[in-house]
Amino acid sequence: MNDQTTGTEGYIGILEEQNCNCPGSISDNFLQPCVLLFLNREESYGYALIDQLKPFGIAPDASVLYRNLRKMEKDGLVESSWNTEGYGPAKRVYRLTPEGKEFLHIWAATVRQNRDQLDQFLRAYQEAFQKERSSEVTQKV
Amino acid sequence: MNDQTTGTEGYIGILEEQNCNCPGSISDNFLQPCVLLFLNREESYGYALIDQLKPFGIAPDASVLYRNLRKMEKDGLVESSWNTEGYGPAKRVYRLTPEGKEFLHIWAATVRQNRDQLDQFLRAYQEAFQKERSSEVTQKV
DNA sequence: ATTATATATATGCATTAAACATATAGAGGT
DNA sequence: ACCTCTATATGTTTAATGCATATATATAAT
Repeated sequence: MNDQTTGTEGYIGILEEQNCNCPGSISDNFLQPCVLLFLNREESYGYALIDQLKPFGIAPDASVLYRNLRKMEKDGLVESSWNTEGYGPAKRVYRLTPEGKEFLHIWAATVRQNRDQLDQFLRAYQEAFQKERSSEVTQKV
Repeated sequence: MNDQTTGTEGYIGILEEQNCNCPGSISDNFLQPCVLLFLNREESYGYALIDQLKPFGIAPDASVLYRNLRKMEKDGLVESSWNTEGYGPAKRVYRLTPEGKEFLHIWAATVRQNRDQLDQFLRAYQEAFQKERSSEVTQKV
């Protein structure tokens, strides 16, 4: 995660732009990786994503999602075009860019770090409070 | 997590104060549960906690930690007193309150939710990118 | 004695993101 | 014509972070 000057230029600029000192911070925006992962599967647009992201366990406020999408486009992670077909007003349809795909892999590594961090906390918590009934212990950490 | 009117009054007020709509948001401050869990083990003070929290995988900025400690005290999760003994200037030593202990349990449930959410993301990510060498798959998800 | 350094807490300030409300507008139904 | 659903966008408030800086004490060094 530290800035290696090994060719991969694009997203490093973004990391610095987000003033990332890369501790794999738990407070990092989880919305972005979810959007990137979904767009990797199929292109979509803001209003639809609000529902489509529910399987990821998040239900972002519309304004938050829209602003994130615009920011990600500004950062080159996604690109958009208008789709006037179909029902209702025009949709700004987003697609993943190659840079966005690369960034998704970086995000995944961060998410994995965060997951490990939470696991570590939960183990310490469990050790501190040994009041669990023996059945629960083995099943659900 | 939904507001059950089942007697437990104290921390519910805090939840509302932190304008918590309880989606188990991933962006929730991870520093607080770590501090609470550590203080459950032994009392400590800000400057020492900076190092003592490292095993939890976090290295908070001093100002952030101090302000969080004061906020948690204002919320009744911890209480403090001055300790003038020992080396250097006086230390504001924090102890966990009964309310803080209750809140730690709530925090743990939220952390568990977040962990599961990240796991869910990682499974979807892994499914999307099946480039893994068979050894890594079974070992580290 | 004076100076420097490590310890310890606290505050000021700029930046950023979230949450909530609100604005705008097209398309289809009544 | 009017309403509703769909769809995007923006304004504003609030809160937290990160960085710099201020302040003060105790010990070590000169």
